[in-house]
Amino acid sequence: MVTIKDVAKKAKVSVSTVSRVINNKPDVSKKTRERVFQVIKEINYQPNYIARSLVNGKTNTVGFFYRDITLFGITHPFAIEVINGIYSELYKHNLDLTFFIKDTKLLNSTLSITDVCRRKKVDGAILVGFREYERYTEDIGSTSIPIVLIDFPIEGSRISYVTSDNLGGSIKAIEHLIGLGHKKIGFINGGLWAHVSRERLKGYRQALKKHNIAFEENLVEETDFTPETAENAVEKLIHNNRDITAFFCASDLIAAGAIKRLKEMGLRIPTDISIVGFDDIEQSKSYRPPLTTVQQDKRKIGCEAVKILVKMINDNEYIPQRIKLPTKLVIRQSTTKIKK
Amino acid sequence: MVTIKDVAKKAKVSVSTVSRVINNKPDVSKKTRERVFQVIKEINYQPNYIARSLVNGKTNTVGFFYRDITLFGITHPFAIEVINGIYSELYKHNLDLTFFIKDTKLLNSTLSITDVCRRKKVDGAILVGFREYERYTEDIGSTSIPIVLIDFPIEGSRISYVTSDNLGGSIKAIEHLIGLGHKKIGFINGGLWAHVSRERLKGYRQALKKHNIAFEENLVEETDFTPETAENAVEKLIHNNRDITAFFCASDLIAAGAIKRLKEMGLRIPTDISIVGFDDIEQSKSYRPPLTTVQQDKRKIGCEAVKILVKMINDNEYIPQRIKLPTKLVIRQSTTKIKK
DNA sequence: TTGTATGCGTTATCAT
DNA sequence: ATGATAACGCATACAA
Repeated sequence: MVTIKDVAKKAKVSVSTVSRVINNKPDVSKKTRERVFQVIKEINYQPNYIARSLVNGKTNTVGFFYRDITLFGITHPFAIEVINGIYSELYKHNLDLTFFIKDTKLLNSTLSITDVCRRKKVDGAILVGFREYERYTEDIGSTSIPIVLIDFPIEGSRISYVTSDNLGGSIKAIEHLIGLGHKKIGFINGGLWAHVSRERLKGYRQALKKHNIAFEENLVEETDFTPETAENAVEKLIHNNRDITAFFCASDLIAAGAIKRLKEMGLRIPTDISIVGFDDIEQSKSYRPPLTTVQQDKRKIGCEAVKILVKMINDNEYIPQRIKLPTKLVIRQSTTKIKK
Repeated sequence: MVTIKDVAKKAKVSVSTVSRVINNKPDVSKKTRERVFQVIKEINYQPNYIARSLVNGKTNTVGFFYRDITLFGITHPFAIEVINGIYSELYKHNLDLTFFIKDTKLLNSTLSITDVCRRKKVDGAILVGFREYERYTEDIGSTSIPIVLIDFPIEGSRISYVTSDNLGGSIKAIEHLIGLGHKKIGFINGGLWAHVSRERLKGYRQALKKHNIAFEENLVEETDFTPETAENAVEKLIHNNRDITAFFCASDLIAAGAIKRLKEMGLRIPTDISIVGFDDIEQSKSYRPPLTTVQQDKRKIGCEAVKILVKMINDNEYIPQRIKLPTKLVIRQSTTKIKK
């Protein structure tokens, strides 16, 4: 390995001078600077970032922790978009991204996320897909390494939190449906372990209440966010409530499952049943029919997370943020006025 | 920061003893071992991997380099699947993954990929989306850090190469079409800068030749793999060759663009025009009509890349591999017998 | 402007 | 079985 010593020797200067040159310090004569650069090029020296990190305590690396429920890796369009947002922003700050995927196989690991952060010495971390109460995150509140949580809230002096306005988004969805004359609105939610699910449920209830529609327990089903579980949920809801005219689905993937099963049951969308999704993933445009859905700015979630994280990294006193990004109802063809 | 010294002090042993304990070395008495572990737990010590890496020269990290053409990040389904394959395998070997995305904005950077690898001291690297001849990769042949290339071949004593059998896949696609009676088969290729495109073109030509169909220059168009450019390509081909009855598309995304435009032009698929894609991305099942396509095992590409990389990392003498994974024709509803 | 010396946290070598 | 010490490659405080 070619080190700074080799450069120093060949350029006939001290190691510290070389260090000054590669770090663009001012106090070095033009002549030696050029000579050093010349040697660097000649022997193709590349500074060892590991050694550098050990000295200055920074790795210029951000850890990305993903809670993989599916065991298939990062497949959910939401997560992929968020990651791309994260990356595009990280890029501007010249930070690297290291992936740490936690899944159930790892449950025997005794390491919490903060443990991993401390070991690997990442400058900060972004978490996606975790829950408030689980071993990975149980000690997270006291982290000294800055962390940004996406879509689930934990308090801490070094923890920020970015999410969408899930409550408001749900209200928009339900009011859209109510505006079209729907009163019996089924709700196919994600798992209640997810904070977003609880928020969306809250929105569903609030909207109904505002319009004087009674909340009915048996109009709501939980899923694990996959199309597969959604299929069963929608069938169950239909069976128990023959007069349902619309469904609000807590994600587009859930909507995909619901649509599939409804079609199999001979129901037409939106003629017989209106459907609203959540997320506005790329594919939902191409659903048959194209999906009316609540749009989240997934990329922006990633960008904002990084922006905040960078501020936290650079300023120990930076006050943690709790950010709710606005959502927007995108009306396509899966919803229509109720049949008389 | 709590270091090994703190543990040593509190446990009243030397630093070396602590080191032995945390590395599970045998030569330490059960008693002290337990005492040390006790202290470690008490003060929540986590070993500093950076320091460790500096000593033993290994980071347990693999670099992932992605050539982003779109500037939208990693959005291509092919790449996403490959990454998930990479990850699932890396996981077994307890290696971390660090992302380095190169795009055109970075073209002013003077750093090649091997430079970055040497700086960051990754144990190995996997490259996706690059070309044989560009500055990022121009010095790659002489890398001492093991590298696995996906989908483009460069020789080197520390370079392996994983790809699909693109040539064979194309032949299967074309022969399927020929078997259905098609003779005028348009080919919407990706960019010829990509090795896979050249292979697929080769397959197209070979298959035609084998069946005594003359190759026609103006039946072939290049795209940049996006649906958008594919739309124009397909229109141009149709305009110049009214008698085309089928298209072979070098990717499913290209097929998506082609289908879209053909429909807009009033052509029915497969009644008027048959379409074969390449890749078999998840969505192609849901195309209208579901796409007949050449399936690549994208996840396996990622897995194999890692397996080989790990071997290269652990054995300096390991002979680089050139692997071609088999492809498979998946027949769905976008192809049919030619109209009389 | 340049060089010397020290330390970052760890592992490994050599003693004891 | 345990401890002292050097070394990894670099940045930096201090000296010159």
